[in-house]
Amino acid sequence: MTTSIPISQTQHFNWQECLWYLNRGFDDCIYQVRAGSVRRAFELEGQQMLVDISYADGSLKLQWLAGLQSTSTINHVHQFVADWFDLERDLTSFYTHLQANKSLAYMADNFKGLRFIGMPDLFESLAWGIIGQQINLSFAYKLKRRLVETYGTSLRYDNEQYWIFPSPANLASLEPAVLRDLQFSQKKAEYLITIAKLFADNAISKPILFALPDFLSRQKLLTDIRGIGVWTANYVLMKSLKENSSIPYGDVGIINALIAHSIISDKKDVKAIDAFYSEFPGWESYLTFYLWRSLAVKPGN
DNA sequence: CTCCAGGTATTTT
DNA sequence: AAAATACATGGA
Repeated sequence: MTTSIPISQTQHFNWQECLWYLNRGFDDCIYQVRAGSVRRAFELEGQQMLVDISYADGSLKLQWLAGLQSTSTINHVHQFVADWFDLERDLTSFYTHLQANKSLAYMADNFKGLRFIGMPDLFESLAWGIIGQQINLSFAYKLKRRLVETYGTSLRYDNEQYWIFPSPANLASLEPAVLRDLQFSQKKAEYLITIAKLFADNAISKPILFALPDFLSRQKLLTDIRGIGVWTANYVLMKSLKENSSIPYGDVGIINALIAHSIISDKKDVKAIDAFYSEFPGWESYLTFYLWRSLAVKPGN
């Protein structure tokens, strides 16, 4: 079976750019990029399913390779994919802002049509934020894969294995020692298990965060949790809750990108960073994402 | 061997 | 309030 998700503003949508970002040189175990499509497994209503996502004629095409579909699971996956690839956005204003900055104008051409790649699953997003703190990304992706392949579930299709991120309940009962064995630091092991318990107890969820009145109250709920500082909170708010103006302060990738573009010269110059971001009101998250994109080297770029 | 990684909590000035 | 330090370990 195939279902279809129409894309608004197709003049600012480039599927190959999105796929390239997904496959930019890191090994994310939670999806599989192929020629022209990406495959991802889901577990919904106790049922595993596998979906192949490709692009044609102004729409994303979802081919349901495994698992029975119901109206509710189709709706859930459609919403997930729309969030994942930020399909509702109109980027016209963002590109106008980029073009106004001499150092960044090239991005409006080179990265044209690249949508903000989100992380719709809040638990996965928080776990990934914790894992990624203060270690290089290659190692972070290895830790994620070990976690997923040890405590997640998977399905097999066409001789390939597709992994599903472990549920909070599966991690909530763990002892830190077993994550230490996967080479998590003691602190990260404790943070992750604590957060899994919060999810399992429904003390945190997307609806709970969305019910709060503003960005700062959502940020505070997150940073009150041990192991979540401003960087992780803002990262999650932009990757999972689609906050438009969230800046992961302290992010070494942002700092390196700004230095590489000669926008700042001192990594501690927070004022210069804020002044720079103030040129992009409402687009701070997108700008951050494009700065990260600029750090990845594309052959021929 | 040294320094740095998509930081955070804790301790010390 | 601001600055220094421990945490942990792979990669360059």
